[in-house]
Amino acid sequence: MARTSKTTPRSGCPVSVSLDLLGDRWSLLIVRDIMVRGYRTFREFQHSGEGIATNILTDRLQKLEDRGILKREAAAKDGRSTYYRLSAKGIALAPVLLELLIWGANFEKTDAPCAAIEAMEQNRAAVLAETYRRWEQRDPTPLIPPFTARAKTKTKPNSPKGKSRK
Amino acid sequence: MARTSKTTPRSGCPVSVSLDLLGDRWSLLIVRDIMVRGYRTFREFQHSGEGIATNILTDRLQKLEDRGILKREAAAKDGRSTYYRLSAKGIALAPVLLELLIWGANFEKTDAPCAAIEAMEQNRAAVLAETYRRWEQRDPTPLIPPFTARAKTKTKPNSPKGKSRK
DNA sequence: TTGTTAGGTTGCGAAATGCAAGTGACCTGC
DNA sequence: GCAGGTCACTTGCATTTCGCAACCTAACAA
Repeated sequence: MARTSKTTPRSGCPVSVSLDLLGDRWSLLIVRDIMVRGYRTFREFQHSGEGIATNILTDRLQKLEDRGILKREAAAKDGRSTYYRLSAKGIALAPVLLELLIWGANFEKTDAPCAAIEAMEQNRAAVLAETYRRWEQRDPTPLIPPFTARAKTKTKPNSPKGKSRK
Repeated sequence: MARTSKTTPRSGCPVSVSLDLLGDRWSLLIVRDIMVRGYRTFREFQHSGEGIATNILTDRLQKLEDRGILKREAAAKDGRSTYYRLSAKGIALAPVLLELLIWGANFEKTDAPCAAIEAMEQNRAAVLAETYRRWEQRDPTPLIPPFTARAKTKTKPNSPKGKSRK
């Protein structure tokens, strides 16, 4: 249903076009899960802590694939599993997500440790560089642990390696 | 209706929190209209070219105000008019909108002239500085003319003044 | 006074969403 | 080789939201 997106043309403004693709409460969260947390499977998205319904998840994964933001590939080991991976177009959303994260952390109550946010804000280029590196090398270790699990792995939440090539 | 937002708590991730506030197809477009085009009134948003319905527009303006992203002030001259203005929290969305604009222009077909986008991409800090200046000084001249009106004012769409204070 | 403009409300059908339950292909243990 | 679990969906259904048009009221304008 609604698989072939409505493609409401609206205007040709790039912001408007971007919001046609990503303007809902779930799409960018899925991109975040892949990009930042290293999630790859349906199950991981489903249990990522936000409580997305499975039919919505199916729909969003399909739409994101249709729009060229992510690709699916068969898992090597388990015939049931599908791995979702960002395309170049998908990883290019990293700056958008980073700014959204910084804004949310600065103006709303979140579980993000202030120090980590400030480190990111001071070092945007390094965070992005590390994100791209992880994507290129298919490094699945989480860039940032889920903020909800604040009791654990709080020792060293982030602090980008200072290889700033701004 | 639904004025007091549902406040689905979901997770404490800043991205998730941001999307709870802005994750729909209209909210950020209104912010864009104010920030970039210098729109201030209900009527201007209504006719901004995207075709938002008046009930949705009313709802989004109310929610954006409730969430502290914009403020309303009475127009001096016309007792009927209300001016909507961004708060500090609202203008802080400038980097998010800029990245969204750049992403959309790079990966989707839009009406944005490539040269202007490239200029912005090369000069993010200057674009943001100019945006903040306009906000502080209540300068209502459009930063960028609407991309739909490409036939007109195409002479000098942008090109940020090079006062880059990166 | 009559008409017009600005900023909304209201009603209603269509679409999207949330939730629970079910399905079938695939793996694992015995 | 079969019971049972896992994975990625599908389906049904109630609720919510959206889109569209019409209507409304206060503030101007003549």
